[in-house]
Amino acid sequence: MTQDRTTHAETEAATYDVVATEEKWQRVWEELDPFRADDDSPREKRYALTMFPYPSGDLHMGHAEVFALHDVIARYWRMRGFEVLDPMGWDSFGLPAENAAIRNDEHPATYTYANIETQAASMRRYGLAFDWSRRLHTSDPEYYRWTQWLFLKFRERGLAYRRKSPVNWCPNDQTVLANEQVVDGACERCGAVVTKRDLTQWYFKTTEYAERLLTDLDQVADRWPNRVVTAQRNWIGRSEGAHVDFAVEGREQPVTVYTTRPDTLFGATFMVVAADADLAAELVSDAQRPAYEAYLEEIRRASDIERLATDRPKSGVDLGVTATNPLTGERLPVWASDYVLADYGTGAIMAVPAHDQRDLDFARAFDLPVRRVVDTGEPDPAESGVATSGDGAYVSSGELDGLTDKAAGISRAIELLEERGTGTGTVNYRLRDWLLSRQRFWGCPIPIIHCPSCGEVPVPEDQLPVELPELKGADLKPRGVSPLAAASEWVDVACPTCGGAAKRDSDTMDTFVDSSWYFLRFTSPGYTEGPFDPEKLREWGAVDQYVGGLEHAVLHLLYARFFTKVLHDMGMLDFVEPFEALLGQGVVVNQGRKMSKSLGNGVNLGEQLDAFGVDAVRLTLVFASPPEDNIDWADVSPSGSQKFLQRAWRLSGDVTSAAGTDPTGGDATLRSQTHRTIRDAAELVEGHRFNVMVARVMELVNATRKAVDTGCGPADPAVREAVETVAQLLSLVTPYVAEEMWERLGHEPTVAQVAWPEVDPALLVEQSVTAVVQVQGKVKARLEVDPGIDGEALEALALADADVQRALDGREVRKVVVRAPKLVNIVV
RNA sequence: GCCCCGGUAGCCCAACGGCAGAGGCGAUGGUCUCAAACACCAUGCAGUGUGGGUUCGAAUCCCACCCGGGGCACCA
Repeated sequence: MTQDRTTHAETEAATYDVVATEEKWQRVWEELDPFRADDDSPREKRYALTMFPYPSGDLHMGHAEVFALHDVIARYWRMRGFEVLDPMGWDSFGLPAENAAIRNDEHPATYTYANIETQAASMRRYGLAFDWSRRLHTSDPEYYRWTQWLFLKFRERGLAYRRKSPVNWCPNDQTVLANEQVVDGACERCGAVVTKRDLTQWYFKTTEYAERLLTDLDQVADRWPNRVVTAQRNWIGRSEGAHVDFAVEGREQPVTVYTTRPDTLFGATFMVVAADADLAAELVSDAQRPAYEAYLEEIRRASDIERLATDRPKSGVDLGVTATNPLTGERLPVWASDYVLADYGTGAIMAVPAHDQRDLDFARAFDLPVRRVVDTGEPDPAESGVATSGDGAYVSSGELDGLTDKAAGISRAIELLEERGTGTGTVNYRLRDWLLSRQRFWGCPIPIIHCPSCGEVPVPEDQLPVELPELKGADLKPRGVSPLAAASEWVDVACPTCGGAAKRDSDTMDTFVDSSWYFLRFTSPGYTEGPFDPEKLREWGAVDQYVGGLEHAVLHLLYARFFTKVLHDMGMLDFVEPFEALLGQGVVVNQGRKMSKSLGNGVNLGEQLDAFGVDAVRLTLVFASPPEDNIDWADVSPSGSQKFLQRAWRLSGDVTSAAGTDPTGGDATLRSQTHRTIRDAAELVEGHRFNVMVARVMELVNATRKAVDTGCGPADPAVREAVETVAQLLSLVTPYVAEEMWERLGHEPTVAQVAWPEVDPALLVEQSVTAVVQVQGKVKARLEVDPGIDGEALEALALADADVQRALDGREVRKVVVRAPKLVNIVV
């Protein structure tokens, strides 16, 4: 493939040397540095950002796609006259580097920074218009110093705290995981089955922002992919309901349950407490304690995966105590079961088997009563085994009787509870606090010192950053506690408060903390007075366009939104949503399946670039499909892209008019198409319909080829105008060939800095249009008419047409629909 | 089970409620060639997943279903 473009030169049509062109323009761009963002520019500012990569090896096809798409937008904005901030960096803390370090007996930084250099070189080759002066790495002490600073600020505000609770534990990576990192009961990263451990860990109080994380989504919802918005809403999981207090014998405090159906309180026939909650252990009667403990043992052995199987039969144990229904005074048995979750709501529920399927399944398993209190017209759940959850008439429900509407029933029930002081309307969220501690080495150290007499002491700001020690190789082997705990020279310190012997917190932060604020730092990467310069951030504002993979639909995007809101509340920035618009690109697959080593279907980016050139690969990725769709590499044709680019390039050599020739008076048809293409391309880029934009450029190339060969000829100024337009439009996608064409057309570099071509509205007006005449909705004739024709004239023309008359065949015309100048429909 | 998104030609994909086809891949034929590759030219009978409905007119809007992808899921 590679040699095709250099051999047989005499017999081949003219082609350009892809490799030489790439080398040439890399040097020119290096020298001219056309993409540096000027903080002080008077131009309107735009911030374009693509998710920064983790440096594992070289770039792959997925990176190639996201960068190509992102670059189209950033380059387009630049041509439209905006001052564009378009930075790049690395999310460079993380486990792969640590595992490599153990394997190779080295420091994780070695692997990390070597890969960063590899990726940086690939990005340069890939022709991306980044402002390299703003490059950052989250593993640099200058960066993580501010991660630590933010942690301490969050802690001051009560938003970072430590508590002991059962946490997700990955036995393979030997670290805890956030809820978001557990997928179907397995570690999101390595796939190992996650177990539970009771550990004291650091959390960010994301729950305090649950409501705003939900409602602020509305601000960006129409510029974010639907599925991301939905995924975040699902994840936050807001529900409205009530807390209801049940007095329990032998306990001073009532037990509070959370329910979304307080209106069914009269149908409650038992209560269920999460078996693994402290409450269950506390409530259980002496007589039932052995049975309870046996049950607890049984469910602890079950993995999350088993627990998650929703079709599993219900299990549980009677705790041997009773609770009192606050509205009826009825005594209800209290059970413990694993179908009630300890960490959702209050960890206890009132069971209304008639109107909740899970409760009904449980009631049937243990022969507990089922009492219908809402008559929906469906069969009685006690008989059918199917709980009814819809609207209906309330029965046996005291003051609710007579109501027929669920919403009314719920609000009345809450009134009753509130009047009696035994319950209150409330809102509940599925979202949990963000567990941020990790028992690994290659991450940002938590800047806390544990002192036996002073407790948790923050590291004083002037001692930040708390830098990682020089551990390597076997020192980093996972052993269930952070490798830092064993580094005694590092961990043993004097307490900053009392000066006594103390220990550093030896955990590191989840790497998602690092990436929750990097986009803010890019506005002032060298700033030393804080994580970012608030003035610069005010200048640039929130990210106008974020581009990235949707595997982060919940994780990174939710965390970054949380950080932004907290910083807003701290008065450090003036927006509440970090990413105004989000473009989520699909995945590059091969032969219908995800690329993987085991399937042997991987496509190596470097090899593709060697074979077809950067431009052809970029064009292929942009043209393949709408950006959100997956691309199957087996369905696309980089060689086809390469052919097209050669065709486009060849045009630039055909132009014989001089640079600067006035196109006025050039071939009207070609000029019209050129200007329509410019207009459409702008609209298509703004709508992120890059594949269609490329198709339009292809059309223009085809039309220009025709004009040169069999039309107005190469000397016509319209040809120059068309070819210059092709170069400018292509510069968004294929910068190398665009520069080469631009230069060949007699212009100075770089085409990337040329303003977007002006559209002449006069050229958009068509000389004539084809009007379609339908009879009964079927096309019977076409008329060439003036675009300004009025309805009556068009109707008359249509009815006079011989083909139309033939189609009408003398039938009576009942109605004529006219949409001048394009359509007439005659109804008979 | 609930919630999103999508089904158009062999394939990837276009089409303000108005001619089903813009672009590409592949295929086929031709020009060039001793032959081939390259290049160039030409060739599109799918009626838009299925069934209803609204409309003068539906790929497009509405309803139901089927298929594919994604999210949530014992969350009370």
